Amino acid sequence: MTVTLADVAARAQVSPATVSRVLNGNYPVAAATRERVLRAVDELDYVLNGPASSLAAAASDLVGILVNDIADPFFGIMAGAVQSEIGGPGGRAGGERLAVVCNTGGSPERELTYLTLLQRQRAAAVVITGGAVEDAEHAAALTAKLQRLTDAGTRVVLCGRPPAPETGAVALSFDNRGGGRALTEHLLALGHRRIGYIAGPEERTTTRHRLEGHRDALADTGLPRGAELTLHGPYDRATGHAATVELLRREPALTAIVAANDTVALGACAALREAGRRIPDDVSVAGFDDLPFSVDAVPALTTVRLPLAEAAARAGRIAMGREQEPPGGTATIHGELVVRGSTGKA
Amino acid sequence: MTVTLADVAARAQVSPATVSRVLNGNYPVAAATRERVLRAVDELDYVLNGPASSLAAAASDLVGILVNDIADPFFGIMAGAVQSEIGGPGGRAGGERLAVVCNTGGSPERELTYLTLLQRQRAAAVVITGGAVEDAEHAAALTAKLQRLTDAGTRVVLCGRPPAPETGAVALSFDNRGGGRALTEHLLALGHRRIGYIAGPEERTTTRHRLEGHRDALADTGLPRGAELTLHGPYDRATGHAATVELLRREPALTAIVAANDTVALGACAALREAGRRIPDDVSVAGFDDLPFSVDAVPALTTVRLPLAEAAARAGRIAMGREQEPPGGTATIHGELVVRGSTGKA
DNA sequence: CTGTTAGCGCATTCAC
DNA sequence: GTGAATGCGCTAACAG
Repeated sequence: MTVTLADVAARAQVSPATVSRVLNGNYPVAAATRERVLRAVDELDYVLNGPASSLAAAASDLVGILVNDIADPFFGIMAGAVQSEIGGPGGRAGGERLAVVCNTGGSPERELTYLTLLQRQRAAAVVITGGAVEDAEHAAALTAKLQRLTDAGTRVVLCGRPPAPETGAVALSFDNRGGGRALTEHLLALGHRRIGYIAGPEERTTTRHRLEGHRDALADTGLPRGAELTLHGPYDRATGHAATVELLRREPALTAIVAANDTVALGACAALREAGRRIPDDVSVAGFDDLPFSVDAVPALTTVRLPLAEAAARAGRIAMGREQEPPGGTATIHGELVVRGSTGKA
Repeated sequence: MTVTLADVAARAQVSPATVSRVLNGNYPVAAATRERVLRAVDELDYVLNGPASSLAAAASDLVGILVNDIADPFFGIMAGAVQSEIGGPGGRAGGERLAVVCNTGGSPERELTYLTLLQRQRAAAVVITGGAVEDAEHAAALTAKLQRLTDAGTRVVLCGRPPAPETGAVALSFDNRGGGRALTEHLLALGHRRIGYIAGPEERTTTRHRLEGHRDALADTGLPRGAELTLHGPYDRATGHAATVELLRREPALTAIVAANDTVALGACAALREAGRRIPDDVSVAGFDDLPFSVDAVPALTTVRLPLAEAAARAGRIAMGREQEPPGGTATIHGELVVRGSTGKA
């Protein structure tokens, strides 16, 4: 029914092995022979059977990219950057790798499921983006899974999450703590003393680190840590909106709000406008990540720029073995405070 | 080295065939035996070999999702929705399918490459999102490729692009033309007569249809089609910004701008503000898609809401065979005009 | 540089 | 309900 490598071999009057060698290009073949084979491939419209190839070679060209939420530009940008480094030539068969993005939805279970699926496919590499869930049980399961993946020869790179010691996984982590600190220091320097904080979902590394940076800055100034002015929620505008309403209720004299990320900050801005508060005259707002739309917000958002695309591209290159791992298998990537119109004097 | 099905069989004291049957669940097995096998799987930490399984079964659990730009929320939302319908149980082995998102970057070549890669993997289904490039040569190649995929038993669903006749692919297309028309009619009704149009990239179905809708509306009113007030560019804010500057140069008396999508509209708004034009008092602005951030723009964007998530979810279900195909294999999905603060009287 | 041989790990006939 | 045998399509040693 379907055309196989043997059919191509017959048509080109060579052995199957030769066809395989031509296709994989990892072996010397006479130019004339190669020509003949390629012509036969073309004429028969032959497409290599991936599963068979992977089975025989005990390796595949699949590269997995795990993201928490594919609809969030934060992850979209990283996924695109990783993929652009991977899609090119360099694979075993035909010089093409299949870079696949898997959407975990932030669920630890789905994260593990996808890793199993990738393990099952004998993926060449896996890049895991975004923060991790801080649950002891899940952490243990994840560690074990990563261990097994690296043992099986799959290269694992974490991008935007803390290192996973003892697993053989490379980690490029963001300095969320430093960024959070810089943001709050900026607000403190502007004279703000009553600062609301809208944190990300609980039990996640990213959330915790950004929040810790915020509290570190407050502590340095001798201010109370302001736990009562901290709310948690998903990284979406609805969270920013609802949390802002609640913060204003708890502390009407609020002069600044720091949001978990830019999307949340946008929701906060909307709620403030609805409440009749001017930004930044009445209340300053700051985000995190510097997503593309942030510069177009009105007023433009003060935020911490994370080099998402650059970091992800690097993760992709490391996953492909085209760039050396950082010393110790770990590197920290720093953000940059970007001051715009949404923050002003208290 | 790695644990195989035979190892599991030995440990459970059954034949490899029985283990296979337990794992695939497509065959009656005594409860006690199943228990024993599952325990052995657990104890040995066995993971099915995907390539071997796919080779033997001549089918795989891979489902591909093609997107033009994964960093664009338009595609992120659709990809997430498709994936949520696919990730669940229902696959052959272990009840899990691997839904993979492939980023074509809008390049026809990469689109074909990814399709070949998925064909090579014997993908169970493929969902292609977003508009198509309107190039005769590419169209022919694509048609042939889709034909071959469907012939090989891969279900192909197009979501957000026109039908591909004779290929066996199901199409859920957006009524971009109707949406574009509604938007411009809205502006005309507000009294606007000098309307700039910032279109998407040239040679794409989505771009053309939205633009045609715009021109249809103009023609109905007896206005010139305003080709000289139409500019093209990628779906990003930079395009919106640059095009607006140029439009204002060509026609300072402009009172409205229609953008290819919301992201472009945001860039247009930024340029207008920089030029000292108030929105909508001096110039009205409209977008397309109703992406999540559009409601938070200042002023909030008038746009055409496309039910991206719903449509993509439906495409996913059809790809999985969990929902019947629309009659004739084709359905048109209509957008909805959403009037907000960014448009007003001329 | 090319052909021959022997599996890769599993699903699926058939028997029992 | 279960076991034994066969082959999926390809790659990777070996020879030559």
